[in-house]
Amino acid sequence: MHDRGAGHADQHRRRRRPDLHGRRPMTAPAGPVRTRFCPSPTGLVHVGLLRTALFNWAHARHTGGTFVFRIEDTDAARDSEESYRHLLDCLRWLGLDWDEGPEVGGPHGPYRQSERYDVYREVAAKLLASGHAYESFSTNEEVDARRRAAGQDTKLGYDNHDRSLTDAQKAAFRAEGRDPVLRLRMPDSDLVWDDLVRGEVRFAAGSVPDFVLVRGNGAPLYPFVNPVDDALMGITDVLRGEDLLPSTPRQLALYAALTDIGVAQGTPRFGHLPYVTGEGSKKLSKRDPTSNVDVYRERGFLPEGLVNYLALLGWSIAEDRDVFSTAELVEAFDVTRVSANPARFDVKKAEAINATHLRALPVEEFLAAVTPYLASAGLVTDPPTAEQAATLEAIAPLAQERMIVLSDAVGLLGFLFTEDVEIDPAAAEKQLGAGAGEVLDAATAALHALPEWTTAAIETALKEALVEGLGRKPRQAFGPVRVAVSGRTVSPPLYESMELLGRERTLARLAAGRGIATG
RNA sequence: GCCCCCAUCGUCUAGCGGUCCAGGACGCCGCCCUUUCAAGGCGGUAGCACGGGUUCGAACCCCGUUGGGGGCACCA
Repeated sequence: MHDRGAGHADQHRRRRRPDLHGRRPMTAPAGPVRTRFCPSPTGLVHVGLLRTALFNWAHARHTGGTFVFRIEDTDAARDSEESYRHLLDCLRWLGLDWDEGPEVGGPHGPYRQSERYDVYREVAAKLLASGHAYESFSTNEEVDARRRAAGQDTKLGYDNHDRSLTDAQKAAFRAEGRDPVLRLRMPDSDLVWDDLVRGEVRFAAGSVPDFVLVRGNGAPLYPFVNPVDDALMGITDVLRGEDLLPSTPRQLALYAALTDIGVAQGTPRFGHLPYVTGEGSKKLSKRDPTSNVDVYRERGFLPEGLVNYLALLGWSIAEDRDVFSTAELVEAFDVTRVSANPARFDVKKAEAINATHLRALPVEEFLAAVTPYLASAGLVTDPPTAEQAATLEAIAPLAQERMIVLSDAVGLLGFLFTEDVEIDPAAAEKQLGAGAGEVLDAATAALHALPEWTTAAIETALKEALVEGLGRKPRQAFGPVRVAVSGRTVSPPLYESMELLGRERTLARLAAGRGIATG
């Protein structure tokens, strides 16, 4: 269905610029697209992280490729099993299924880095043996001292001082009890790539020092294990956050070395996705309440609604359209059309998009989705009684178009499932002031002896009594009644609500409202 | 300090040299509909950061400035 093959040639039409000088050291792997999402299981799941997952997933699905999920749990101090579980749960909730990864398996496992140390050790040994990497004994203090002695800023970092140590020098350091780190020898050419979202990016030769692959204690580091795993897992397209852009030249160099020793088949394409920011233009931090996906999930965002909004952060489906299904996203997604500028997460717009999806839901699906919210608020039993189910079924279509998120149902429909409403003070202030008593009295009188308790009969009786009888505008006539009955200024349509509520409870509430009314 | 990225309404974006006195969406405002609110319909508000080039022609290409962001670890 999404049989576009891996046709990237056309995707580059707008980003590729002529590159006459720098040579392009990378050859993208041939064959179908393989993308990956590789978070560390630390702390909460952040909407920006999910946007990255979404784009990788959408790119794989659009091209008929493979989406790999890998867990980067090499930091035992910060990683947690709980966070790991949560990550899987979030992806599943959003419908981002993975073809290879945890709990699914695949030919390139294991998919948790904590289970792959032997692999890294072996690759590191090959890199050392082939001369692409070397042992380095300098301490940070020694590097800084040399920089200062040369009149340079210590921020420049390691100075490639240990590149050609003799065996005797190494032995001497070892004799001092030093454990060497393993560093990659950086090439002396410019490091250039054609970024899928930004076009050509270039780092000048010599601007990136030889970096550490493996610590003195033997622990492999992220800049090493990440490309190694990508290479071993056959990843062709790396879509990741803009924050990783400055580490790309190092990865390019690593890939060249890995390709040379037969570990990699080439260098993947890179696409650096713009930041998702919060208020102001600060980077969305995990502490920012708008960043936590759980908040949206608990409020009752629909997975499709959130996916739709997340996709809008840096991408657009068409000039005059921004509501679409996940299937439509997959059909249309094109990484090279992702915008390079940072996008602010706008809760209001996210809500508007979600509300549109909510309204578009078939009533049965809406009912199924909303019931758990009412149950956990204690308004209905789980499962609902026959009577509750009947009420729900009647009110669902009327409630649906008045809600933004599923949890809105608790406030909107609560009055139907309790004996006494709690009247919202602001609503009382607005509608139960001067003149409300007269309205409530007239409504009570009209409804008290109504022969038939139906929506139509209630409507006729109330209009007669309030609009014609009291000569009030509908606006003034029904406001107090609505607040007395539902407790709020916003509710499902009034007559239907009253019918569902029943005569007894309706009259009781009019009386209670009368007690509060000041005039 | 050095390196890199980014720059269209308040916000997210469309724009790929002429079809743009810049289109859509959210928000906001107004009107209509109406049984309050919402939804829906209609209308309005508001933007190419600045300066130089290139070109017959620039939101779009180039350079610079300014502004914003990020990175410079034996974290990920």
